[in-house]
Amino acid sequence: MSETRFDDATNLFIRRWGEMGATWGISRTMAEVHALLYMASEPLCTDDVMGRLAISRGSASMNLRELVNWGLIERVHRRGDRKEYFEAEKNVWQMFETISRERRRREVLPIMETIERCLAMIDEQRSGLRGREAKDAEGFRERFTGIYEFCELLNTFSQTIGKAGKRGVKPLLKAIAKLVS
Amino acid sequence: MSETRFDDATNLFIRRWGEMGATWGISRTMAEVHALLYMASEPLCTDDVMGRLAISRGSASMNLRELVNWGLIERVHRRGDRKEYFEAEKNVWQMFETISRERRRREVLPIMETIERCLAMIDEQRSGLRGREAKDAEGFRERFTGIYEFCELLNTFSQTIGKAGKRGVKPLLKAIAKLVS
DNA sequence: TGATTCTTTCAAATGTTTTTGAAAGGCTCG
DNA sequence: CGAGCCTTTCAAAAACATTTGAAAGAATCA
Repeated sequence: MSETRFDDATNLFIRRWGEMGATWGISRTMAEVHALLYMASEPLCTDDVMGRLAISRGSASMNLRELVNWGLIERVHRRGDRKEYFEAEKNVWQMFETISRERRRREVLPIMETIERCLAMIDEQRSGLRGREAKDAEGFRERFTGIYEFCELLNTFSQTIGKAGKRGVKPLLKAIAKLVS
Repeated sequence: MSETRFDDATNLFIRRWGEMGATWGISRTMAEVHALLYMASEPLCTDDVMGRLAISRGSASMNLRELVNWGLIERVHRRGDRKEYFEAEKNVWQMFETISRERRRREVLPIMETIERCLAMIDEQRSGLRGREAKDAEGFRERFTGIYEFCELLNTFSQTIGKAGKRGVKPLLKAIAKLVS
């Protein structure tokens, strides 16, 4: 099956990346397609993907499209060739920026919007309360704002780390270590 | 069904947290149980959870156990009561620390271990190569180490942010902003 | 235009995960 | 110890997600 140690290594990585994807809410196949393209030294076409991962044309097509939607791979056209090829983003920091921007849009912002509504509901009732009930209201507010503030931190992180890139990481780690110590 | 705006808000949040969990590789029900306990102002027993979320005894039991395994909730005993109660960690920063430690152990470390093996495979073959093949080998190394370094960053982050806690967040954000600008 | 090549779609099939509920297993108290 | 209460387990069922492949749809070429 595999001819070189390069292929062995790539296959091993593809399998592991697929398993991980599954625990991160990404289908195993989609993660495998991504790993394959990330490791490929040149763009691959649908048939390459089908052959290498032993999946159907439909599955290859859908997973490739989804990866394009996420912005993790791009379509590439070659002169004198009707086929479409696909190429993965190879810069891990850029990749992280892309993923976290998408997740922010799809997952973090909806949570924040929900919490804003929850806080409004609580405040609606809060003014009339005294004693124990007022205390409860305060507890609710605290727990909601706890999540909210955490979401804000995630936002700031993802916006900045991607931009900082690999160059900025080491000084960043130093800064963090300093704050923690 | 719900009697107060507090309940309305909590239900809204539970639903949303459940949906999010699903996209993060956590079953919707488990995320809902977690949200319920996070918002509850006092520990709840299995029957409370079953009733509030309309799930079976078996499902409640398994999801509660899994949350205990993750370290996100704890068993609580009350004098003069045979029932077991459950209480969620309410400190969001502590929660983050717990989740990221677990995910590091279960997901990041295995990936790093795999990549170490992949790099070893490449090096095994690399010394005998010249020209184009040597260049390819270098490309493989770069792509593997790109992921590896990113994993290292994740490790450092999760280890430190949880410890820094809410107090450390604002200065941390400032430090990041400075590096990026 | 018509033939050819490649891509997308989608309903049915398959595979996977989650839930259920009844039975078995443990504690605790009197 | 035995009865009562509570928790856990697990096989079967249901719900959910993914894959397939054939057919329809585009794009390109001569």
